[in-house]
Amino acid sequence: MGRSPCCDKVGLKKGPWTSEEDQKLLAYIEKHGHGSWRALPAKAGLQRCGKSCRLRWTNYLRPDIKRGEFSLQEEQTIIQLHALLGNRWSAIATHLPKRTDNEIKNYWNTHLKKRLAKMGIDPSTHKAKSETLSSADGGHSRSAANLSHMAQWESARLEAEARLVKESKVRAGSNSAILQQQQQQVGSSPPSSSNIQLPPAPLTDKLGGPMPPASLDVLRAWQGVWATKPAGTQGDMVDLESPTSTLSFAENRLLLMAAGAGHVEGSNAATSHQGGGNLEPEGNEWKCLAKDRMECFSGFSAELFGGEAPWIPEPYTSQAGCSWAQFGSGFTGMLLGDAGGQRTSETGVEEEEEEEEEEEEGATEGEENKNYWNSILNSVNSSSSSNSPPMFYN
DNA sequence: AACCGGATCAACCGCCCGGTA
DNA sequence: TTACCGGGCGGTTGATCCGGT
Repeated sequence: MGRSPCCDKVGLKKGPWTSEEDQKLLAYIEKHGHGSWRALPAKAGLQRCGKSCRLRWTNYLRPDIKRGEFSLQEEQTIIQLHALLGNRWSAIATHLPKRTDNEIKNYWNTHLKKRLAKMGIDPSTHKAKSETLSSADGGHSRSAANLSHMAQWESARLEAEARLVKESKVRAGSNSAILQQQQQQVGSSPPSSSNIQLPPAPLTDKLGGPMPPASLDVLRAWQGVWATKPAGTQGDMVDLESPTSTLSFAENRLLLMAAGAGHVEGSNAATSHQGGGNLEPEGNEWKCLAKDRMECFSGFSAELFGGEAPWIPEPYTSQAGCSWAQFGSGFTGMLLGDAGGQRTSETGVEEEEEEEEEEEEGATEGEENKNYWNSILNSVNSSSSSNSPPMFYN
């Protein structure tokens, strides 16, 4: 039977939008909301396909769009989420407020992908390229596998952290009456005072606080995988050498953390939105998380590029207290480290030698990368130690 | 100044999915 | 249950920009 085209293409304009068209579209949506995109062009007096109008609105005209340079935190977030989610740009975009999936996709393809490739990381798998080239190389492939695994673990950890921030902010803003109003607005029609139908799941609410992403709950999905699948049948993510117990630790940690603060009702800390009463000031969870993280993080940056490999996962399940934080921080450094940081060896000596060789070959590029990624680490460092969330929000 | 090639990004295309009659 | 519709998503294209020669 086939699909009918979304609109009659004959006589419709294509290509770049003119400012006049933009104004028409804006004026119409401000006055009437977009309603049916298919019907919109005729009503708005545009010789455009409805789909084209929707894209123009969501990617360019929408008022809650931030344009311009991506911050370091945004870059880091994209890389880490991509490690977990792959090319699910819309899902990634839900964690980068005011950025569109299209913009993130473009930025990945034009900047980050190349940068990772340059660093010796396969951008699609987030594995070191050496593993792809020679899987028989025991040490390297093992380390590359660790990289991949840690990418996933780190991403999951970040998801949990992000959820906590959102929880914290929502609770801080609740003032139950406002919250109630807010909750009523979510999932229902826009307020009558405005006819504008905003696109689904904008990440900021009327209070300016982050809203839970509507289209993705990675943590829940992540936990669901673990909850529903028996051990040993969970595919790649589970077939890990190390962190099976780390997840439990992380989960328990989050739950305990939130429960200890009296914040969580039920078993899923990440999805509890209803707790109203005894609310701590925003960001206390972050102090808790960041504290441990920072304790383990201190001195890490110095080691990161110095040939030590604090991210080797072996001790994570055995070290008490800060193992998860160290694991996460270590991976962050590894993932964001330069090509030299990516190279792995059992001894570390070999790595130093290789590093010296590289210094002879092209030290400047390596130094630039080190500086660049060090700055990222520093920004993570500083943001983690403050009340503000360590990433995702600017 | 002209040309060229790479980089960038807005926009398009086709597929997929959820809702609904 | 099924066919259709509307909208969303990810991949790709092509126009434009920009730096190098």
